[in-house]
Amino acid sequence: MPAEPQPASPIKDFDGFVALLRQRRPTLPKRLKQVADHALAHLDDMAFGSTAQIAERAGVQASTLVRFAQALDYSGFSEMQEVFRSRLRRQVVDHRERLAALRGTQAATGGAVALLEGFVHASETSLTQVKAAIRPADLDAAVTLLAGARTIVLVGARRMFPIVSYLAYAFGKLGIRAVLVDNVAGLGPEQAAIAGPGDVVLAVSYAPYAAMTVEIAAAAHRRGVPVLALTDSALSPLAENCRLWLEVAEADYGAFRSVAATFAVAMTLAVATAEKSGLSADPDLDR
Amino acid sequence: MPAEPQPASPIKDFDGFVALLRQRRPTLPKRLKQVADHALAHLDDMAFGSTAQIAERAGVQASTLVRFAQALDYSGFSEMQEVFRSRLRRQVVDHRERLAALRGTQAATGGAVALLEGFVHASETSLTQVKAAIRPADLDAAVTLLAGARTIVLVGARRMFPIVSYLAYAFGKLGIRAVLVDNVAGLGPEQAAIAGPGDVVLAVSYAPYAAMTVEIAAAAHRRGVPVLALTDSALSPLAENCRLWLEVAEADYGAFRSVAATFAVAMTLAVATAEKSGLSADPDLDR
DNA sequence: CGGCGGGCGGAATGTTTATTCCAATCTACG
DNA sequence: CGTAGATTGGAATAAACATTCCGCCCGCCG
Repeated sequence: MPAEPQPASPIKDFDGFVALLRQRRPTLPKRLKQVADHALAHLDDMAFGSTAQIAERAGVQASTLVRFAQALDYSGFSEMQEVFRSRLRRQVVDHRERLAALRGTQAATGGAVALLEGFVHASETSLTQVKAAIRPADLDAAVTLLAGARTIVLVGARRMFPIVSYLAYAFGKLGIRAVLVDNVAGLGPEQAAIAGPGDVVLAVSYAPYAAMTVEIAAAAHRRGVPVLALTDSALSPLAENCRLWLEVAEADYGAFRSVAATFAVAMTLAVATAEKSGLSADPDLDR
Repeated sequence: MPAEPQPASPIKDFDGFVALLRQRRPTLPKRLKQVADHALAHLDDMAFGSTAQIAERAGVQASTLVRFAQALDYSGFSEMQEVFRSRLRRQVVDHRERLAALRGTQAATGGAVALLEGFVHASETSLTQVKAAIRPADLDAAVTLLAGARTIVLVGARRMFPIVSYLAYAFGKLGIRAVLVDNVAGLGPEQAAIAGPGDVVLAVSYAPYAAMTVEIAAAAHRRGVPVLALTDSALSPLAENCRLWLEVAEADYGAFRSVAATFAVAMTLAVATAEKSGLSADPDLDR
């Protein structure tokens, strides 16, 4: 063979890798076949292990692993391992890579389109994640809580005010009693004070947590009002002062974080609550 | 140090780790808190990254990561990283099980998860469309228009109020003069009347078009104030009364329409305008 | 039967890794 | 305002790492 059979085709996605492996396996020498079989049978070993560990478990030499990767057109073991890792990663990787790529195109296009792609991609990432991360039991518990409320009091400020103002709109359309704490005239705490034990406070806040939201939620929780929180991590001050909380992770692009996943969850809560309450929505209420 | 403060309790499961972190966080020094926040926000970074990579992304020194792990009773970074990795290992198996479990619970739970998937899907569709449908030249023209404005007046009502309230937040953070027409006390038209020829009115409305938004936009247009519209079709009343309009198509699920694409466009406008104006954003303004 | 070449194991290599250490800096309290 | 302790950044270090290299082995064809 005078020239390289494969000049350069380092397959990045896992499915493509499996396909390539199936195709090449027959022509592979004994030890390399052995590695191939081990790889497909121990996927996360391949993702997390080092050459030494994997080699021992597969019953081969560490150098064989490198040869295996190179036989599949990768530059080395590490590059191949990335395929196994990307499979486990929650899409955040290629978010980073794209971000870097975007920086390049930005200059040429004037930047606005590149920014749009960045925000779109951050939103897509967030949506993918929320599907996997939401625990159905928690979601159902949240809906049950809301459906049992006499009045739902909506609290959110700054970045999250859009979410609660949307919820106020949606609940209104769906015929569910909800009041929006909009903090007009600085009366936020007073607006929220109408919440009693038969009501539910729905508080939304992500880092950095708006003081007003945290205080109102904490006060309600202290008074024995059920508080349902939408927040971004277990460390959130909201998570400590509530009856139940839903965790929604949003991806960010540049200095701005997506709100797509939070909106999807908010819409779900609104509609599911309406269904549970047995109220039928105005048929063409949102067109 | 004569005796270990903690004899040995290296927490192995991820949920336990989060709980521990939540408990210890208040007593942690600044940099370690920073690591804690980054860790929870970038879980797979923690699982796959090396100390050098993670440290850079978290804005700390590699040694700080080791100290962080040790502050949480691990022998070092590597031991702690195993927690993040084991979580992903589980997830692989989990994923199949969960999917099967979902199918089962769906009927029983009344379908909250199914609703979520529906809304997520509608959002994803909208995002895909907007990437293809937006014309870069229009987007750039919109940014140029906004960047030249003395003050940006934001108009949107009902379903679109979340968009403009978000824009008010974003522009504020970016140091761009913008006022939100929130129609408090029914003063919407008066609030919008401050807009003069050097300003720009940014109006957002989708069918069925809110009367207030349409009227304010038309009035401004008549007065010679540049109006930039975000709307859903060429037939929109907004499209007739403006200097420039961007078309954004949103998919709907059930009676509710996604807002994901509109949000992505709104964020783009905000950041691109800031960049064009030559103002640098507060580096960690939205975290 | 003998030589040739791909395949392989294992040591050698240079790089990257986690970790430790110490000096500089900051913080809090007197 | 000053000092003791905690906190931090950054260089130093040693272990682990992926990778390369070399020589041996084994099977195939002449």
